[in-house]
Amino acid sequence: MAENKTRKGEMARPKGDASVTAARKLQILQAAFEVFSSKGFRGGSLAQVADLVGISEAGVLHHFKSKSDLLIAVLEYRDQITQEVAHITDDMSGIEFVSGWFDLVEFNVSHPGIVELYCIVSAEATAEDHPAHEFFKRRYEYVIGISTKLIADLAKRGYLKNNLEPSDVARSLIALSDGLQVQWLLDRKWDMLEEHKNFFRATLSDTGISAAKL
Amino acid sequence: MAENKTRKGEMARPKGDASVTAARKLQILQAAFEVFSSKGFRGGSLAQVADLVGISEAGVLHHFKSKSDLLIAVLEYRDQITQEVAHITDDMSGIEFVSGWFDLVEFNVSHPGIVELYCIVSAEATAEDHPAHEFFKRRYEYVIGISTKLIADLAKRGYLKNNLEPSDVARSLIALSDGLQVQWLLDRKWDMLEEHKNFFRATLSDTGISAAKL
DNA sequence: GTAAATACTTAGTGAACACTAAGTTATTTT
DNA sequence: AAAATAACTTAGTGTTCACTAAGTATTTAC
Repeated sequence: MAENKTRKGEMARPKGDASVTAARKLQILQAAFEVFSSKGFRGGSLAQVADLVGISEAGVLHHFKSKSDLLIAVLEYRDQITQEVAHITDDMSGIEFVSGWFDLVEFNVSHPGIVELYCIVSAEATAEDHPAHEFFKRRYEYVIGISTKLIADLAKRGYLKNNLEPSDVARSLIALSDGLQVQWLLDRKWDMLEEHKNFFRATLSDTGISAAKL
Repeated sequence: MAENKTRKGEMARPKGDASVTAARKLQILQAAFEVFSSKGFRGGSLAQVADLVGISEAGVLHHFKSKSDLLIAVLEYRDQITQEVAHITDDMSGIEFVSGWFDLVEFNVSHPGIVELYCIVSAEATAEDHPAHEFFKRRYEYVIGISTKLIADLAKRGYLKNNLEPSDVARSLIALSDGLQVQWLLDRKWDMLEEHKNFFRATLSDTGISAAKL
């Protein structure tokens, strides 16, 4: 299988050729993404990852020193992709946040792997001894924090309906989004974006809705 | 198979009787509940279940013929418990549904294992080759169906805000509930019941809210 | 009393698992 | 040219896994 590669100078790599190393690491990251998103961390194996890349298990472990390390790297890689799609930052406006959120939902609908990874691993990670437990605790804290801030901006402009608490709205938005994703993975014959829009229609005042072109 | 043994009141029995068998099966079910709710199906093992019961692995397999069978039995057992707490049926009123939902949330808050099991296993089961995949597809279909019907009853009485579609409200309610549970498993220092009430406050008209004593 | 059944047990099987040790090859650094 | 190093490899470790086969003790049906 890997015979032809060992013959000629494809296999061993120069010391310090960072770009080649980075490319291989990316390959492994993408393979691990596929494995963990369909089987979860506990259900996926290094052998499956290695097979997808076309190298040995030990080859994978040369680049990531344990399965747990690989998981964390995959999660960070996923966050990086998401950040590039909906570049949500705490200095944007509430209205920009809403439209960024819609961009994210649309991206997710066309990239189910992104949804699967998060869905499966975040659920596994509710167990305290899971290697991604702390990652997800921090992540939820961060996401709720930034969302609260941006929803508070909507409130300040009078766009929030009847004195809703921004932190409650943030928590609900994230919960709704996560929950819709599980349902969508089991049955994709409905419009996830529309359901998200309904949330904002129920939450934003008329002026807020027109500002968000909802 | 059961042709000539269904004779009269009793057939051949072990030491003890039918109630002893049922009790042991229940013991196994409860042990499996603990294991699967903390580790998931893929992460949990029959050895862990057997240890909790205090018998051998083969002893467990005498009562449930495979690990997958045991999982399904545990999920059905969980549903049975839930059904006893919030006896939601399709002939109750929309208002009774709302209060039944709150009962369920309160029960869940005091029984985290119930929440964990669903949270972990439903996420795993989004994979098509998971033994509970069909179980959860059917389950979501059923739950959305019955919720839609009861929310339609609220709509008929004029309790739903601005022409919201009952099926959308049902889907959102279930998604919100599932998503809040994940967050709650990672951080339990906030009021899950209150967040659910906020949902109905945003969804029901004033008359609906007063009818539901919200 | 005997046959049948239950409720287990011990002892395995083969596969998969994460991870390690040691070696090979190609390249870069000095 | 030598040493160091990157990027792998094969081979193996000890463990755990779901599940099976065969046996034992006990109870009930007849």
